[in-house]
Amino acid sequence: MKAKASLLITQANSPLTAKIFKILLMLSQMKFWYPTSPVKFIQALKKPHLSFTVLEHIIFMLKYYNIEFNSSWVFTVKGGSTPIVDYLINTPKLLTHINSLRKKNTFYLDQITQPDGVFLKSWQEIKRILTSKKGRTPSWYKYISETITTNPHNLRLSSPLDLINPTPILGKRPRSISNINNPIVKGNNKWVAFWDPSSKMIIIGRIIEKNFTNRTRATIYIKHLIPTIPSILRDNSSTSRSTIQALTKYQGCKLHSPYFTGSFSYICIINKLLESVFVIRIMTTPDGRKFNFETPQTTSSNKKTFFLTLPLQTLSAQALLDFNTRTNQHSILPNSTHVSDHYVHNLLWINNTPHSCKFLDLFFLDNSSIITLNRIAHFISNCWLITNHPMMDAAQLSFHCKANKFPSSTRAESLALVSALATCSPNSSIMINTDLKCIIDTFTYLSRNPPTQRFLKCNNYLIWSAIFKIIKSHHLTVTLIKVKAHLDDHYNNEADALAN
DNA sequence: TTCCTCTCTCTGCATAACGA
DNA sequence: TCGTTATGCAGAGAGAGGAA
Repeated sequence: MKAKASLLITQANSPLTAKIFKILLMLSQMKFWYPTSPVKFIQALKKPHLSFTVLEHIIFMLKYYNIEFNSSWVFTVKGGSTPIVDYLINTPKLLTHINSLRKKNTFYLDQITQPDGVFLKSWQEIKRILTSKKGRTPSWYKYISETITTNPHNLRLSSPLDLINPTPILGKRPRSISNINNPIVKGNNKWVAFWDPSSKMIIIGRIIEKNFTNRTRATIYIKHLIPTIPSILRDNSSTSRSTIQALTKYQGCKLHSPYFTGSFSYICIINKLLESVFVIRIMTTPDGRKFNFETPQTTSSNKKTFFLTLPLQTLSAQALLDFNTRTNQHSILPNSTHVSDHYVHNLLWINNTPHSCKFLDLFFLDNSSIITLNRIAHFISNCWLITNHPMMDAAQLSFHCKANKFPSSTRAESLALVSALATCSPNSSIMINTDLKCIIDTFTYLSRNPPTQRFLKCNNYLIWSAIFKIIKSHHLTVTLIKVKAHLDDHYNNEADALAN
C-alpha cells in the first residue's frame, strides 16, 4: 500500500502524468458531485464504494496508513460553502441522491436555504428556481429536512449557515403584458417587495397600476403597506420570527409619489420600475402551524387583513439579496457576529472588579431595541447592569455590546445572560430581572431537563449550553424574575437606555 | 461451487407542471 | 378541468464480488 501511495504521489507530481491525474480526480469530483477536491469526501466514506476506481481505492486506503494527501485544487465550484453531499455521504442511496442533485444543478446547502441562512427553503420555493419543475419531491430533500432542521414544519436549521457569499438570486418579477394597445393595466392584486437602500429596509406593497408605455422601462404604482408591530405585552414568549406579521396601510413616507392620478384615496403610493420589484406571497388567513397568531385590529379603512407568509427578517434578507443581485453589489448588511476588543475589555474589567457581595441583581434590555417601528436593526444590543453593588453604582457596573448576526430578541437576551454570568464570582447567588418571559421559560425548562436531544433542539442551544456550563463550573445560584416591560421601572428604563 | 450482499438498470406507477 | 408530458421513486431482476 505504501508503494502504491508513493506511486500515486509520483504520478501526481510528474509533469508527464500530472494532467491525467488531475483529469481522473475531476472525474471523481463529477461522479460524487462534490464542489471541490473529492479526496476528503472519498476518505470520509465509511467503506469503499463498489463503483470506486483504482485511484479512489488508493485515496480511500491512505487514511489507514496515516498518509495525508494534499493537493492545490483549483477546480472548485463557486456559489456556496456547505456541500449537500456532505450530509448524504453515508446514506444507503448516495448515488441516487447524487443523480437527483446533478439533474437539479444543486451543489450547496446555501442554494436551498433562505438568504439569511437560518431557514431551509420549502420544496415549492426551491422548485421555482429549478429549470425543470416537474417530478416528486426528491428523497434527499426529505432526508435533509428531517436531519438538519430543528422542526420539519418551520424548517429552521439546527445551526444557521454562515453565508459569506450568498448565491445571487433574482426574485420572480411581476408579469408583463402582450397587449400593446392598452399600455396601462390594473395591478391584479399582486403583492411585491423591494429593498430600499436609503432607509435600509424592505418595502412591501400591492400593485395598483402597471404602465407599459415605455416597453423597456415599464413602471408600476404600488400601495405602501407595513407589517404591524407584534404586541409584546400580550405574549412575551413570541419572538420577531415566530410572530406572524399583518400588513397595514402606511401613513406616508419619503418614497411617496405625488404624480399618481388614478385615485386620491391612497395615502402612500410608490412609483418603481417593474424590474426592480419582486413578487411575494401573501395570505389572507394566518397559518398557525408556523407562527404565533396576532390578530390585528380591524378598522373601517382596513377591512381585510393580509399576512406575510415568511418571517419579516427572512423576507428582508430576500429583498436585500435580490437588490444586490440586480445591482451586482456586495451585501450591505453585516453578516458576521463581531464583538470588538472594547467590549471584551469592558467584560474583563467587570470580571476583575472585586465582588464583595454574594448577591447580584441584574437588569436586562427588552426587545424593543431590536425592532423599532418595524424596521429591522442591523444589530442586536446586549446589555445588562448590576443594580445593588455595595460600593459602586449601576452606571459603572454595566455592560453593553452589539452583535450583528441573526437579530433576535431571545438571542440578545441569552447573549446578555451568558456575558453577565461569565463575570460572576464562584458560589454567588444571582437574581436576574428580565422582561422577556421566554427566557425564563427556557431557563426553567432546561434546568429540569438534562442535555439530551431535546436540549439540542432548543433555539440558541449553543448559548444555553454555555450558560449552564458557567453555572455548573462556578456553582452559581441563578434566579430569574419577570418584570413588566414599558413600565416606570427605573432600572429597566436604564437598561433600555443602555441598549439604545 | 454456492450463497449472500451490494450496485446498477429497467419498468411501472405516482406526481406535478403545462397547455388546451 | 382534463389530457399530455416529464420526472422521480420503488421494486424486481441481473450481474459482480466476496466469504464460506
